[in-house]
Amino acid sequence: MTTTATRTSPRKRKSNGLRPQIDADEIGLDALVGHAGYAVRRFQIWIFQDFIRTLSEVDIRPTQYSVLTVIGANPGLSQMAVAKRLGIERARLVHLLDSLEQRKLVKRIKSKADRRSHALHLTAQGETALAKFKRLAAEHERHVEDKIGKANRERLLQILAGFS
Amino acid sequence: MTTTATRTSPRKRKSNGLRPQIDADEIGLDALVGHAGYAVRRFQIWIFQDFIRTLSEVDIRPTQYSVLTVIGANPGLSQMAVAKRLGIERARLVHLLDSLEQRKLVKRIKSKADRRSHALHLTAQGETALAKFKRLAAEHERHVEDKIGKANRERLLQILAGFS
DNA sequence: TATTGTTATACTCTATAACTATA
DNA sequence: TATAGTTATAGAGTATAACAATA
Repeated sequence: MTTTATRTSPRKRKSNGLRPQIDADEIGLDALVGHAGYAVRRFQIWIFQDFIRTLSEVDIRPTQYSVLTVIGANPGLSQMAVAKRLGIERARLVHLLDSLEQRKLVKRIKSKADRRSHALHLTAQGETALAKFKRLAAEHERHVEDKIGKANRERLLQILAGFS
Repeated sequence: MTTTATRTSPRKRKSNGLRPQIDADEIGLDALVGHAGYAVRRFQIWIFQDFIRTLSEVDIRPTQYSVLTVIGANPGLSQMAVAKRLGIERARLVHLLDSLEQRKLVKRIKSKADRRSHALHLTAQGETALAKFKRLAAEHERHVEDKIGKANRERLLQILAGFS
């Protein structure tokens, strides 16, 4: 156990005199490098930031996009069904839908079969909007390709297919 | 545009009579399937939950582990340096360190070179504790291997190496 | 003037619990 | 009694802004 670390340290140009004053790129991550979770978290943050930036003109965030997409592909679903499918808390989905309903993208229709539940549908406006969101999301996806490479992106999707 | 979706739908045993009442596994994800971000997010949630569960006996969460690991490998770092390296807001790091300092794992030492900044060190107790955390984190990492396979985990680390 | 650590505020997200109206 | 949707609360986590001490 030494007191000064940074294993490979090239000991760069020092600004003042004594003590570390290490630049960010000189700092070793140690055990973190071997953890899939760390890399995955950093990557996920990058992806979400790019998604938000790419869809900023339409003000749609990843979770909102996932809700719209699932409702679009499965009209008539209940809130519980959407929440379960996407791993969102049903309490949280209420607020997400409030916002999407205010924006006239989604409507809640009282189910006749079970009067406790709502059947979720896109509005006509929601359908056309979603088509645009999908085009922008595809653009975001190309940014991912540019970042890690086309082949790597596909390998990644294969490896993680079980988690969708 | 049909009103009932779920493309491949095997049309399972229905409970009552009319309308969807679709099971979670019958719900199609549509465009989401092609998005790396969606798979990565779901995987990251799974990883963090397993990490938290595996380290629950020592009550250490992923971010706390990353802070301890970086300080352990680079004693004397300032808070700014740690925050930058890990991509944590410096305001947030303050609270993280407050908690780790209360638990006697970390100490802040006033720097003589720059009296604005604190040099961060593990306590003796922090050193031994971190060794245990690392053993548990390695156990968690084996859970990841069990989940996606040893080769896939390594491929993943290679693909995402640039994000550490 | 700029930077370090700090405090504070706001908004997102997760995790619960409890309430209501139905079933 | 159980479930769907709702409301409310508490804790992480992210994003800012502002302040004091120091550079």
